[in-house]
Amino acid sequence: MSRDTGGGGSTSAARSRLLTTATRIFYAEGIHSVGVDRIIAEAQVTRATLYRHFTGKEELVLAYLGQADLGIRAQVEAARAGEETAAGEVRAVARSIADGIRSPGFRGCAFLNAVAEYPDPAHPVHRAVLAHRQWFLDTVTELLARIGDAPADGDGRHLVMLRDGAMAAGCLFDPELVCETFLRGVEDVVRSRGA
Amino acid sequence: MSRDTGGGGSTSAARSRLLTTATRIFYAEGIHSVGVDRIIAEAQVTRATLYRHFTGKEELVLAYLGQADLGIRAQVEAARAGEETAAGEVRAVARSIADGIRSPGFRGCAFLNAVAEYPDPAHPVHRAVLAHRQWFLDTVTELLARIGDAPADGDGRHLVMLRDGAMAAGCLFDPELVCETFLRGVEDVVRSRGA
DNA sequence: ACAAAAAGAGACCGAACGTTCTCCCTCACT
DNA sequence: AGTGAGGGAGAACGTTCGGTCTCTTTTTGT
Repeated sequence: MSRDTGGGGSTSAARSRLLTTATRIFYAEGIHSVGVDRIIAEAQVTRATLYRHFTGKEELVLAYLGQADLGIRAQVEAARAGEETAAGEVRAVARSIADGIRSPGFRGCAFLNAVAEYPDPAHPVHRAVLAHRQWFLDTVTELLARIGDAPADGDGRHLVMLRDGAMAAGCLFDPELVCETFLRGVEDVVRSRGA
Repeated sequence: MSRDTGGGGSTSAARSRLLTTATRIFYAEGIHSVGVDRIIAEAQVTRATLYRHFTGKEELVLAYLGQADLGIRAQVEAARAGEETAAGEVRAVARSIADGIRSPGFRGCAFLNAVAEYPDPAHPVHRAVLAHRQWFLDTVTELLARIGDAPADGDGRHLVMLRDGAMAAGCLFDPELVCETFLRGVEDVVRSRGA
């Protein structure tokens, strides 16, 4: 068990525990306010093991965001699967986002939270957030472009803006009301494109 | 100069410098990542002076948010003044928000940024953010209620959601496009109420 | 003029930070 | 059987953190 196939990404029980723990704690409590001691303690790993797999805390943060990125891409893909129309896919993605907001332990968007702690645009963490956001904007814009003939750029930005607002407010207001408002807004956008 | 009138809030040159500096740095760089040393150095104040005016860093953070709250209330009030209709007031507030997003040095919403660093709902900083947001939601909802006869709660939440999304994306995407999308969304809400 | 408050200067504290180090043990593959 | 990487355990590094302290100087109101 826990053998590296020699390919690209390394895998091991300790590294996996480290990443899972870091993901949980960083998402729930923020990044700057938790030290590596907390993470290695809860991951039941020694300090040396951390620095054997990551060059430092920053790389651990980047791995956390990388994992979050993979998770969201999978979530979007899963939501789109099974839908037959582009409008159906957009609605399914929106429902999936709403489900996340309603989930216990929801603490907002991991990327928006992270970028609030890394305002420097040149910082790798900040850039990772921008990259993820660009992917999401492109994805929903392409999806919307398949509904009707109107240019989709504005509607894509509109949808992302609603999502950002919903993710930000989802852990500050009543999640149920936030989801209702969000889904209604998405429906308006989809209908305005003739679906 | 710099004399306390004996009323409620104390005023002094050093305290004012401290608060101005803290506001600037906390907003631009975050809270947990800047130490009191940075603040006292740039405020040209000694350590003892900080702790003479504030019980600790946390109180300084709360004072920072209090100042930001006052600033936004004044901004909203200024935008509303001179408008003759409720719809005009909503549009003016939205334009004022867009102006902020377009301003150089815009780093998003001070409250959303702060709450990302204080996820604990029981923490005073977190609660200060919730209080500010509740005020803003109430304000725009009351304003929207004066346009048309339909219930305004949903539209108020919709408008706040757009604002949150715009503030979050305003320093991550092209501010001009963000403002355009935001103002269009606000216009849709206002028009849907018959204005 | 005088007393009180505010501010400056800087030493100092214990704790936590991220990081590096050595030593030894346990596996898995050759 | 042996070799080398992965991991556990823990000491130690220098730095920074938030916060407290004493002492002196400046300012301010009476």
